[in-house]
Amino acid sequence: MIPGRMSNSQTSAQIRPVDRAFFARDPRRVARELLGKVLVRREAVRQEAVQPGVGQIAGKRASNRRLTARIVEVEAYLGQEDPAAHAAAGLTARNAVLFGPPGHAYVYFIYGNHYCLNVSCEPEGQAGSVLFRALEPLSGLEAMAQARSIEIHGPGDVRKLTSGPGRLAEAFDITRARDNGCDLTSAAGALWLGDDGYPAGRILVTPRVGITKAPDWLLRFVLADNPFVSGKRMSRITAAA
DNA sequence: ATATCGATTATCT
DNA sequence: GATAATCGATATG
Repeated sequence: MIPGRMSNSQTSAQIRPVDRAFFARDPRRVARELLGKVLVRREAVRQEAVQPGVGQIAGKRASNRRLTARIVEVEAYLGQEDPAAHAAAGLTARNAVLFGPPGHAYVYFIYGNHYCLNVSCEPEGQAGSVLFRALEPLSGLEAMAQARSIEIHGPGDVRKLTSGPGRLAEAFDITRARDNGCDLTSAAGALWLGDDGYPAGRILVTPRVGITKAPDWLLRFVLADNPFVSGKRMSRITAAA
């Protein structure tokens, strides 16, 4: 069971894929305009093994197969002229997707523990990208919780699903083997980016998180006042008694 | 409430 | 051999 969450987003019925031209631009522009858009996992990979007790009805494993979440925090990486970018040293086997056509998933593994998701930007040959740092879950929260191996006991716990680049990748079952190089502009794909008409509202710009090179460049973009932005919260969400 | 630290591996020097 | 676009657990005020 997942209790009601503090949300300022509505789930719209219609989500249309973002087209490739959107990504064929400067990553700073793409990052800004991706705020408020939606990340979609077409079908949750894991399936609930519901074992109903005697006389009980099987659980709701068939519903909520599609995962959706609103993009609330991103960072821009500028390609070879950005010391903090994976593309800084040029083309390698690991970062090849960054140099390919725009709108494709670049997934990398970090700290021996976590995957992180980017989308390639700029025309082919230029290696700009946008890193996804936090999402606001909209649908499929049960499957996300299962993928994250956590239980949701209150609104504050919902934040732990997708608030952070490693967390959101785990919630969406994103791995390098499965998703690196995938086209994110097609709703027929396993993972894609969509627009449901949500107005982004006020945007804050800050330095990027967790890097040692070019630490003061202002390339992190967040939705102001959105509780799902990563990092520590000054005031906790007051759960209803 | 903030601070520190260990986990664990692909990638690069 | 060192480091990394992180997270969660533990310790402490």
